[in-house]
Amino acid sequence: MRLATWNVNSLKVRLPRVEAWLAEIQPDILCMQETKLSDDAFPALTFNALGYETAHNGQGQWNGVAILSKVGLANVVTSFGDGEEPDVESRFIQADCGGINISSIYVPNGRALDDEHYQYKLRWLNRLLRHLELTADSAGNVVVMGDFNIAPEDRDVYDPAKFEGATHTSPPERAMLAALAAWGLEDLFRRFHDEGQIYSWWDYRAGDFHQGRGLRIDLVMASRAVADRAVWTVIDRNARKGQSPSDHAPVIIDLED
DNA sequence: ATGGTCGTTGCACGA
Repeated sequence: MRLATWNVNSLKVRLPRVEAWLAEIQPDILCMQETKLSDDAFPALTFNALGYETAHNGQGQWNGVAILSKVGLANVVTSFGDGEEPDVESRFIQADCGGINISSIYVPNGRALDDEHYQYKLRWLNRLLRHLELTADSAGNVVVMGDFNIAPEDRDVYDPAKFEGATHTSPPERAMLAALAAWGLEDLFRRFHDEGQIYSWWDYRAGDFHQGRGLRIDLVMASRAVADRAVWTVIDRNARKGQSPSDHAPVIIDLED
């Protein structure tokens, strides 16, 4: 089974590239982030024609997350099960696909450490963890994948000094990743790659992609039962090249059946 | 050393 996650940065603009990529890579499950579409505008029929069932949580203009699946899609959840007020932004969708509890997430950016949005980011991550504690079984098949907007370690950052005092690398954010790991989720990329300077996002500006200035912030976090089935992973940086790319590259994981 | 680009929308802001 092939799983993938991709922050497409506007599915309206990116749909031709997403279609071509699906035809080439043939994932069984694709999680997307930043569709920037309302649910009405989500091109479900296009994906149905390619053999995918779909679920989308969108608000239009900003955010928006989706799951495509060729291996079944049931029990869709779009809000945290903590009994609190629903998130006002569309950043979370979860469904059961092919025997795996799949979540597609778009973690708030945070903007700056002294910005209110950074507190929202930390609260959001706490709510995600609480949701998993309340509704999922870490001994079962669980995958949380998407744009975490956190680089797990300094080797995931092109210039760690540049990010001192900034978001994406701060200790409280990394502590939330550690808390997710303590619950039972593993950063699957690191099971296969020890090297640094492998990134999943590059700023559009200043030729950052071609200069190798990026961050690894798109993660596939998997429970042990899923992780032990993983046989291969790659960040598909080819998808960041060429005409009208997203600023993120997809992450692909292959599981043995 | 600095700033640089996209996508939304509407003449600014988020990433």
